[in-house]
Amino acid sequence: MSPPATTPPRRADARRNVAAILDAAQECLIRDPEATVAQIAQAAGVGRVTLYGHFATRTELVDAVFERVTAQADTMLAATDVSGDPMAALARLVTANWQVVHRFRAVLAAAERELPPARVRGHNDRHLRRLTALLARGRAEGAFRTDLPEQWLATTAYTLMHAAAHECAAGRLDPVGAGVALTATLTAAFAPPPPPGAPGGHGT
Amino acid sequence: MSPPATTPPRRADARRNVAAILDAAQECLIRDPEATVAQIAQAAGVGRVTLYGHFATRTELVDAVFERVTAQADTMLAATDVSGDPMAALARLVTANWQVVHRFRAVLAAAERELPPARVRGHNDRHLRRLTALLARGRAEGAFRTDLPEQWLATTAYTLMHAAAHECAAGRLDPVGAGVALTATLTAAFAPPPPPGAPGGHGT
DNA sequence: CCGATCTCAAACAGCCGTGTTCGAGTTATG
DNA sequence: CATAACTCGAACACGGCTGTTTGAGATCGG
Repeated sequence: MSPPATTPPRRADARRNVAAILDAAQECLIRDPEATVAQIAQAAGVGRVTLYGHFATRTELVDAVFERVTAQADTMLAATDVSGDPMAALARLVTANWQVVHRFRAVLAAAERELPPARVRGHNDRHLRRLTALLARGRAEGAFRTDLPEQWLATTAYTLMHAAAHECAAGRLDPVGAGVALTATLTAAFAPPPPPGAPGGHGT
Repeated sequence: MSPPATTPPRRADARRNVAAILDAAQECLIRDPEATVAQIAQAAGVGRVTLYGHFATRTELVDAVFERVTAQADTMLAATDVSGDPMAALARLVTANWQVVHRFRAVLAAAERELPPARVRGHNDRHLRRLTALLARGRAEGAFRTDLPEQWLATTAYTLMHAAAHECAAGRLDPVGAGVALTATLTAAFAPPPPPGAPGGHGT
């Protein structure tokens, strides 16, 4: 039989190595979703064979990292309060969610690339649902616009989070400014459009 | 020596094949940015060797397709009128630009993946500049918000165009609805935020 | 301190993609 | 129609990645 991949290793150093591998894999996949098993092993300070001793397959490793990351993400999001004024709740949720995207974007990209779609959906939908729930409530209360599909609003939010993360990674935006820009943009984009007879300049 | 890759082929059928290859490559790369040379050759109804006779390298082929696509994109965008009321001009530019993204997103992804970054920047910046120019003018005229970096507004616009294209490709949005949603969202997101003492319900 | 557990380098097999060579066959074109 | 231009399938070399085997050695843990 192969060494225990599902059963936790018996010896302390083995368990330590598994942890090191997961750490290294997460870090490597964040830098490059196509990172090689060899690269990950080296980053973990471990032989390639040892890695295969703990994770039979590259896919299995990615899956483990994905599991780990979603757990961390859940922790970061669980604390967010989505009650009260929808617009304020949106700002809170977006701020928290953006941090998650900022950190784990690349890992999710790797997961989406080589894990069965259903696997990713399951974990992802949970986060999405928190947003759509807030969206639905806010629309019912008249705090958010209802002239566009809910689906599109959710897409807008997530897309802009990814964009902010990307800009941040490229050094064109600092994390603080990104948070500000995100909430300002989404607040404006989600507010109900003023009726035709609004005050102010109207053009011709 | 190698067959004429830079010099156009002398014979009619050869020129026809080059065209077929470019067509097939464009189509294949749109479906999958990692499409194989073999797949492209087959789609073009041509032997792999023949393809290599006209394009010494996969990179060279991608470059040619990229060249072609940017030319088409330029044509589609050149006609857009960006004068007049900034908000209306934005709507026009976004609608036109979105069509481009909708069609060629995947090819650009392929190009970004395996062409020297400078190559892509050059052609891309031209389109970007049209938007930023409009942005600058609109901000100066008070039609667009100035409380966020211009860079961020541009990113927002392009990101949402890509998102709309993606939603469209996934069948969750029809092209018409996408255009509407895009302009509605960007119009709201780019408008100057109302000063603190605005009318309407304010909560608590 | 001894044995079970774990590590590891080297080397191998298999797959897949790129790019090249060869030799024979086809087709345009003057 | 004859020749230069072009096409094509098969086969090869090359490199990279995955996953496996082997056998010797290090290390934990009772």
